[in-house]
This record gives sequence, C-alpha cells and structure tokens, in this order.
Amino acid sequence: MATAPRKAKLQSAAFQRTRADHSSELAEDYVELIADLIDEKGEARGTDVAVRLGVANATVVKMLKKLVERGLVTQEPYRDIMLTGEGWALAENGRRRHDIVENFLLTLGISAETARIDSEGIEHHVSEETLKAMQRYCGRKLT
Amino acid sequence: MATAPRKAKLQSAAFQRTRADHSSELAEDYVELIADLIDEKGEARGTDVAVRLGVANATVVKMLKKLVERGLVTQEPYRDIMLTGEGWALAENGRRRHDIVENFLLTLGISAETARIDSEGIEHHVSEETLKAMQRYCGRKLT
DNA sequence: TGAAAAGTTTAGCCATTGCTAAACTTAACT
DNA sequence: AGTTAAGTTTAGCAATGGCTAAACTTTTCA
Repeated sequence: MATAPRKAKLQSAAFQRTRADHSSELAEDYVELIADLIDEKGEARGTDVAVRLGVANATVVKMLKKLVERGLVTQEPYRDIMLTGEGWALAENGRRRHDIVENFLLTLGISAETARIDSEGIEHHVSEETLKAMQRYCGRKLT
Repeated sequence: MATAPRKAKLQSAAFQRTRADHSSELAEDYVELIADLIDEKGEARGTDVAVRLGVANATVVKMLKKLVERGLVTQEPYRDIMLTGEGWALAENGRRRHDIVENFLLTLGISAETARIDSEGIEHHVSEETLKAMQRYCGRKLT
C-alpha cells in the first residue's frame, strides 16, 4: 500500500516555521481586513471585523490589543480602528501576495471560487522566490 | 499609497476554513511523519517524532493521545507507534498532495530547497481542483 | 544480575485564540 | 433631555499545543 520507502520530508525547521507562521498569519488577516474596511467604508469598526471574520466581538477586542502591542494598529476606547504605518505596510504586502497567488491560480485555469479560497489559505506560505515565479508565469507584474 | 478601493476579499467562510484547517494540518503532519519513520526504520518511536518535529517529548505524547482518539494511531504504553488503516490513508493522501505540490513548484523553476519548504506550508491548503491543475501542468500523473 | 542509560509518561504550568454574559459608552430618536 | 438601540469592553471560561521537571519502564552492558 505504501509507496516505496522514502526519506522523511519533514524536517524540524520546516515544521517550526509553519507553526510560527500561524500567529503572524492571523495578524495579517486582521490587518488586511481592517485596511479593506477603511478603503471601502472610510473606517473600520470592531463589529464589522467580527462579522467579516465570523468571530465574536470580544475576540476582536482581544486580538486588537495584541495588534496594538505589535505596533500594527492604534485605537482609543470606543473609537474606530486605525493602522500604523507598519500596519499599512503589512496589509499592502498581504494584498500583494494574495493578488499574485489568486491571479496565478486563475491563470492556471482554476475556477474563481476555488482560486479565492485556495489563495486565502496559500498566501501566507509562499516565499518570495515562488511569488516571483508565479508572476513570471502570469506574464505580468502585478505590483 | 493604498491601491484602488477594493472589496474585502476575506469572507467569514474562508477565514474559518483556514482556522479549522490548522488542527487537521497538525494531525496530518504527525501521521505523515510516523508513516515515513515506519517506512524508513521499520518503527516509529516517540523520541524520533519529537526530534524530527523539533518538539518536546511530552508534547508528542499528548498529541498521540489526540490522534488515538481520532482513530488515526494505536499505541500501547512504552511501545512504538502504529497507524490504523485510517491513519495510513491520511498519510498517503498527505504524501500525495505534498508530492504533487513539490513537483509542481520544481517544474515552475523553484529551487529544491524552497520547493521543499513552500510545499510543506502549502500542501494543506490546496483543493483537489488545484491539485488536478498542478498535475496537468506537470504533464504527468503522480498517483 | 543489577546499575546506568535511554526512552516514555505524568503532572502542572503557560500562551493563544476562541466563546458567552454582563457592564459600560456612544449614537439615535422621539 | 431622556430612553433606547447599537456598539464596545471586561470578566471569566474552554480547548489547543507548547514547555519543564520528575517519575516510571525498558534496554543495555559490565
């Protein structure tokens, strides 16, 4: 049943990188969404974030505190959410990666819906080298 | 600085799927590694798993309990780790996905090292549709 | 065989990311 | 202005996946 014996592909470094990524992934998802809300509506409010993420209000509040600590977000009590310069930079970078991956999948012939979903999962795990190759494949620079 | 206003790409369903994936990802990484160890050395022992994953022994023990509960692994105290049929199936499927993704990246022209790392991060987030497209692109069936 | 080494398990701790329910602020509407 | 509705925050709980240290088995080898 098993294929021919193979070397274990998983090495501690790769595994740990993947684990560590998860926390920054989350931060990036929040920050990107906040950026989108600001661009869309002119402001980002806790409730909107909660609804878009499918998460409770209280969870957003807690997460925002972490993001403030990390210097990505600023906020005064009961006021709307703002991004720091660093926050914007992170959001822009996330959008860039996302767009490259999604476009690449579409170019590969993936359906729009699947491309959207897969790129969401994938965008945080692609190296710059791979992003470059994807852009090359699409035959255009997206950024 | 921001690109033109855009619709928020992130929808609650996609976000939640990504979150939910993380727990099965972990399970799959453990199970795949156990399968590799069995194929390589004829048996899988806790310490090897811990070393390969860069994680403490106790963490492996705890995780194995979860995997037993999920019906992927069987184990008697102080004995080595075995996979159930379901465990093997999961491992095989993980290997399949991994191989497709890694091969695809190599075909794209990515360096071996980067392909290995990126495919590790990506493999859990690609739909069957995308896997099929990747296989098509490589011009061969890998499984 | 019996002591030391190697490996495994248990116990108890911590951080993260969720949740609900209750308290508090701000905004909105008579 | 005062009441209600909407939005935000706090408090306290739960599950996950880590950790160390100490206890316990098994294996190895003098």
